Amino acid sequence: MTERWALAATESGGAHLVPLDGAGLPAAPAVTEPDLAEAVRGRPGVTRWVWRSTAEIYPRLLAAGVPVARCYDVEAAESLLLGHEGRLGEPRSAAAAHARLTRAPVPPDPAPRQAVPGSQSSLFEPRSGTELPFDALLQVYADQLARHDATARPDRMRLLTASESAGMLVAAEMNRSGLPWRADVHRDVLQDLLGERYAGGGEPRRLAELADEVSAAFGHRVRPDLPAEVVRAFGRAGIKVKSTRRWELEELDHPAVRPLIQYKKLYRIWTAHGWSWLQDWVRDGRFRPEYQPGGTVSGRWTTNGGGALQIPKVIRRAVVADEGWRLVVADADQMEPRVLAAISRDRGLMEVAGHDGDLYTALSDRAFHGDRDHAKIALLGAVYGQTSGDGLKNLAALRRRFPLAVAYVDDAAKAGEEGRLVRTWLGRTSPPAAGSGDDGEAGIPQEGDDGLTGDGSGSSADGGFTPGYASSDARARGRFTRNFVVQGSAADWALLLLAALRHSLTAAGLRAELVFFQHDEVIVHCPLEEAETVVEAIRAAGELAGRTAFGETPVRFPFTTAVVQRYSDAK
DNA sequence: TAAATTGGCGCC
DNA sequence: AAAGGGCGCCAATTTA
Repeated sequence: MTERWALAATESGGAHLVPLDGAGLPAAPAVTEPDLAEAVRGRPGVTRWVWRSTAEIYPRLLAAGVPVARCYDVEAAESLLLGHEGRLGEPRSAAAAHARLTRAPVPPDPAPRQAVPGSQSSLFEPRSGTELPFDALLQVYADQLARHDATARPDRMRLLTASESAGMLVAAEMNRSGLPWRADVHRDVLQDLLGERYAGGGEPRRLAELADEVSAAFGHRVRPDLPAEVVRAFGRAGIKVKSTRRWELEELDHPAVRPLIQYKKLYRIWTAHGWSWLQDWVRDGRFRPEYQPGGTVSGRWTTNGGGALQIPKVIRRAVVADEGWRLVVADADQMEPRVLAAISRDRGLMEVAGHDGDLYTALSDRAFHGDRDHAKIALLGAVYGQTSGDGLKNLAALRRRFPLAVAYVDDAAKAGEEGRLVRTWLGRTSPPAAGSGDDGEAGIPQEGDDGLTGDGSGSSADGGFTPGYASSDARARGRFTRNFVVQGSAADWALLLLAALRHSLTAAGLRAELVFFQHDEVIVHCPLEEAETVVEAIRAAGELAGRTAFGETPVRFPFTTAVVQRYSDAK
């Protein structure tokens, strides 16, 4: 028994509400009540709240202590549906959707709000130009249900929207809880790595010393953070370098190389996660990044400010559980090859991914004479579209043993080169190629296993699609779509994982909180005595996510899990 | 002068 | 072993 209600905030802090029937139409007259949070609190029987934007309404409910179990985020749905329809460039606000529905002029999306370091207040203020009347929201919702039905895989598309909406709830809750962060430990790490800060600002001591070492090695003043200057300096020393990327510098035999590389490493820490970052982003023992589910086209999350998804390993020492609490750090093992096995239904790869043990070892036992490194390089090369090197050499072996898996990504690459769209398993769709103003019907991609495995022994199983015809842009696009179907389907799975984990933590009545999510990794902050329960909940959520996303599959989705006081102790 | 791009590197 | 995919962030440089 599901009970679905639509909800919108009024300008005065109240709520418009209405129950909805199976077709998404009002099942009773709408009502207006004076207090948003009380309106929700007073209706515990509602199983899914339909609203315009989780990011704008849910923080207010959380602040009032009223979490909800499920929602339907109309603007998230609009974005996914537009993508599926090959219209990703069009405005995706609910107001724009309503304008399209009523053939009114379509308003452009408001500019994305800049992150405001340390400020939560911005989360409570609706952006101007995004409001729309309650009845307009209801029309958009009913239309969206019909558009889900019109997709090639309505069941998957509905699941995608539901899980994206769940991700929005998780993001709002994590924005609120924050990641436990010890500023004093962070400062100690910075002091150890970078030395003292000088009073007048500028580089800390260790960076200044390294810059001097670099200059001494060249025999004249060289600023290590200016690539052009470094390239010139090597030129004067008789060494030609095309760039100052680390892997290129490491090949060189010159006394400046060691301090240069060290400088770059520390400079990065200083500018991206140094004292000013700490000042901006850590308050009251918590780091509060602003997560943006679906921030990338493939469905991976991004954060708006704070660089939460790029916390350098050395800085993770500052992530420390509260007294008497622990961090449960869980990392999905070899997620992308497992996902490729599940979506391609390649028998050999499913067999390899059907165990909890190291996948690359199993892969190498089967096809690479026990050479794990070669097996890993070959597989990642296939997923990323490697164009040269050992990965390419070993691709032939991979293709022989796992033809459907390689055909799956090859077909996706071919689609991209030809300017067609591709979709993840649940239906998130790649953006149209730049400059292809009108994709029309030609842009409709292959669908799921029907299209991909059905002709898997065709164009691509004989060694790949025809190179030489595709421009370099087209090839780049092929690499993108090749990776998109795997990375994006992995993101599909990760969303379902989050949703399942969130529900089980709530259902078990734990004090545990999800506090971090990074593509294939979650951190749960919980009282010590809940840790083992949480570990099991994560394991179960991973398996449930696999079955929910991909149906019955032999593929397993195990985690490496650690119960630690500090994040840095997890690996 | 501000916005956009580039180079580099952190994470996955 | 080679330099493939996705991001965000910073500073410098180029463009409008």
